Amino acid sequence: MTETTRRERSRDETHHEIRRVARDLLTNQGREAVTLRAIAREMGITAPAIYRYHASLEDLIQQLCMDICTDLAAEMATDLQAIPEDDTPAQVFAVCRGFRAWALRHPQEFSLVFASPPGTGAPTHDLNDPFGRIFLTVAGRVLATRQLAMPADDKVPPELREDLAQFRVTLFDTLAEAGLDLPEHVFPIGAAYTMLRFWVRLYGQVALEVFGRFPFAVSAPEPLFESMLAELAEEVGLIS
Amino acid sequence: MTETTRRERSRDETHHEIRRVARDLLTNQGREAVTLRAIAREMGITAPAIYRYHASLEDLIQQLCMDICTDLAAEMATDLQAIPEDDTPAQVFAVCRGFRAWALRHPQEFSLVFASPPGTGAPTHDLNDPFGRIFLTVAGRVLATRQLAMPADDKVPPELREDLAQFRVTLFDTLAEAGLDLPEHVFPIGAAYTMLRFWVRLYGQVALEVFGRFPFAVSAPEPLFESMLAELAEEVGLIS
DNA sequence: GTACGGGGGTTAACACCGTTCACCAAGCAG
DNA sequence: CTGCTTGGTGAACGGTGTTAACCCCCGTAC
Repeated sequence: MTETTRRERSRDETHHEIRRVARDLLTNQGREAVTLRAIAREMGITAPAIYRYHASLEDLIQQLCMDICTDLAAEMATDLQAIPEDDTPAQVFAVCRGFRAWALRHPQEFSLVFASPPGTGAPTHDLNDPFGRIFLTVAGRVLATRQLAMPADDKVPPELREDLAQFRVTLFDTLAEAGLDLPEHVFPIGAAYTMLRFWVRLYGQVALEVFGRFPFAVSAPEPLFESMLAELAEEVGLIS
Repeated sequence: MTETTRRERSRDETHHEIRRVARDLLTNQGREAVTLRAIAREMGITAPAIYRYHASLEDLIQQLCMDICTDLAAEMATDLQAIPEDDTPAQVFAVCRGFRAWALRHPQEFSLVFASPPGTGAPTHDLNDPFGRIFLTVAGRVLATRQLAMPADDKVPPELREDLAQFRVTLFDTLAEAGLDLPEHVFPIGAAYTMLRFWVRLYGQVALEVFGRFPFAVSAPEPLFESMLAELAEEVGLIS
């Protein structure tokens, strides 16, 4: 049913190539090098032609962010496939290590997608982006299969409960789409709070490493990360 | 002794104004608006004149980063003065809250100084920058006055010990300059490791809030921060 | 088969940008 | 006063995003 006239196919291909070239420029020469004219030059066309595909450079950058998220998610999904379905702790480790490895390999992309001030390029995180879904899916599997350490619901600051409850709904929806039906009791808001703390530490560790903002020169960043990860896993009860 | 000819005074003033104007542009219109021509326009001069003061735009941006660090440090130092010298836990809280409040008030500056990919503007952190010194000084005061929770030295991953030992030296030097002589025994490398973890969580929390990258919409970010801070304080033994 | 409309491309142009160069005027040293 | 340094100017080069006018060819309708 894919009604692809020659024209449509050509258009899709060009559209795709624009983003591919933009991506190359970003990874190899940094954010500043992502330029309509540079992209056009690389493609053998002229800059105004790109306006047939994107309303502006900023629009193109946003599309780029989504592509990046998609690729990151795909990469992590591949990593996950190598891991037994029922070994949920290993899946968590894989996702965390995969995220770090990706961020270190693609600092420009990481910076653009995960560390850009609001209003600059990257759109606000939906958690509907593919990357967020990977995280949520793995989290859901863990909750479904293991007893995690989490604070009692009444220990969670009351001002946060509403947001956390909403987060819970989002996660249930995401998991339902992924075909995973979770019994409600395994996911109290204390669990949502724990996931939040987990993300804060993972993100902080990765971002500081990518940006070189540790309080001293770290000559062995990988052991540091592994140490943090092990500690984190123990804290949330992943290692029994 | 200040041999200030008319010329020198004028030069200093211009130099200062350039950075002030650049700073205004950064805070009010974002990184992209910091432009030699825009600065010159605002000052009523022409763009090439700025080259008498800075070798390039990038050079100017780096100076800007240092100014930002200095101002941030000054702000936090002011906050600290309102707190009793011997109430070190309160000093830690003040610094953390001050850092968050500053970051939220100045997202562009935060992004530039604390979340820029290496090679882009911001110089690598020395911990000799004024901001780092504030943090270290407060940490030193805490170590001098309280018994912190920290892992035993032999629990610290061996690959990290050398870096942490180096960090320890840096901290001793910084404190000595600040007139604080610390007995060595209060600062094992386990303490350095704890400080590192502390910074990871504080940074992660603040950066995620500034960049809006929490996994869900947080309608009450302040309680979330306070909750994290309280937890952190308890973990490191600040709250006995 | 042919007319036509629209989509993908072009060129030219405008307003910015960083940076360099030649030049100039004023301040200071001798 | 002379001359050198210093801080400024204007013009220019190559780069940028973006718009406007134009053009041609593909796909469709008749």
